[in-house]
Amino acid sequence: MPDDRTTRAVIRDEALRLFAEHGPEVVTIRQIATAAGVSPGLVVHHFRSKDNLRQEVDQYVLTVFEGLLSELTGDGSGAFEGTGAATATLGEVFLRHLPVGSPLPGYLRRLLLSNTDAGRGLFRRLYAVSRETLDALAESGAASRGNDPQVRAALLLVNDLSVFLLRDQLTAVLGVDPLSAAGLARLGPELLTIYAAGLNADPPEPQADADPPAPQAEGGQA
Amino acid sequence: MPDDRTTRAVIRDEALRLFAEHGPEVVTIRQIATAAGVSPGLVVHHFRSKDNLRQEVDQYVLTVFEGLLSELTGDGSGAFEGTGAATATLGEVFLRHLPVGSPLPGYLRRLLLSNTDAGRGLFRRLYAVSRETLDALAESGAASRGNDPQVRAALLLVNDLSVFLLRDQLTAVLGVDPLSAAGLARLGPELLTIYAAGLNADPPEPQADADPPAPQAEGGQA
DNA sequence: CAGATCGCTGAACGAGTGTTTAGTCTGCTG
DNA sequence: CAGCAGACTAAACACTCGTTCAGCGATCTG
Repeated sequence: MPDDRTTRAVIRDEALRLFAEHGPEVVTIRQIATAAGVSPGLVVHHFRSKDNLRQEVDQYVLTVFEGLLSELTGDGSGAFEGTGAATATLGEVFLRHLPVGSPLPGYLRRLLLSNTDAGRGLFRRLYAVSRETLDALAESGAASRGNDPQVRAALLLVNDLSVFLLRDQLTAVLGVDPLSAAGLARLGPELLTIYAAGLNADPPEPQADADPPAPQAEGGQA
Repeated sequence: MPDDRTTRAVIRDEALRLFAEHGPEVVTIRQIATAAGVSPGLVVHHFRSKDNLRQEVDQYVLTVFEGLLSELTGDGSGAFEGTGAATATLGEVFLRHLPVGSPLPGYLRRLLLSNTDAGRGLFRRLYAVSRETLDALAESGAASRGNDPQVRAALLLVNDLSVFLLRDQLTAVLGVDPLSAAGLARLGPELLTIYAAGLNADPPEPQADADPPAPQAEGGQA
């Protein structure tokens, strides 16, 4: 049994993959049909139009992503667990729950940057999560809300998202995918160091230029 | 004197504006021609093809941007001047040297995310600047290189770029354009606070420099 | 078993694409 | 003045796009 998905689901998945990789405007119905091994007419038969297919894939991706997101807000464990703050956690969620070559991060990237209602809604949702997370951190004493909590939450969010928007470029210059296990292991500690004590804190270990060193660094000062 | 640019320059500028706003794949030669007030044939007459026009606009934007960038590396004044670290400075450069509605930030955004050689080259260039800036900060004692200077420079860079990639979304949730004077005045101090002492530092007394923090308000709009 | 339904294909249609071509107008130069 | 080069337009080209449509074959259903 090679594939137990319905043909409709196969088309949806291939559209998702191609949309994530090249952008919905560039991908044609014929490309989707070829990738799914069906005729172009069948794509329109199952989904009424290309635009409707796109909206359906949007909704599907948002539903899946909401499921992943529930882990962030669901469990009562501290948001600082593991490596980073709320920032690194998004990458961790992806790494833990998605297969390695999943097109979902790429699709969410397009969505966030797409100037559509779906993209704006997604960002608002993430911003709300970021604000809640910052509040929780402040409640537990793990972090301060800062002078301008709205701005602080936004900065923490976009810093997290940037790793994810510029994934390919970071992979090129660092030599490691920031959304892989190795990438998170390398980026997480450095980010935690900055969040813990700012840029002025002394590195605990002798500094070498390119090395994946020990995580912990402490020593708060102004 | 209505316009002293050559028709060729007008076409280039309109293409730049439309490419920045909608993306080069979506924009048609006829749209560019209409915006420039000429016939579609003339666009091809001046630039050999649409792809060649796109490359020429790429090159033009990169040249202009390199001019802006030279201010960052050119003057010997501390990179920490004004509000933020190397991160906020990119936004300041845009604000200082570009007219308010300039399409250049939008075009650079597309370029950075475009999966082209030009985009990858641009990111490598910015990464090199970020590394140099971090080195300079470390030399002057204003910041530490951290345990992994490559990663630290990359994180500072992408954090700066994120404000810029997610400009519209941030404007939506914060109610202020982060690349405007008001936006920089609001984001800069918060970012500086984090970079100075991390997330745990107590909020200092209201800044004498930039005025309005928004302490506890919910759902900020203006 | 007749008939309706559904998944599915192949071919076609109209619209829009980038590009080409023929030709007009204007200004410069021998 | 003749002619020529360049800016510029209108029309057409070949092509691809999203979408429509008639029909085929299998699977239910009464």
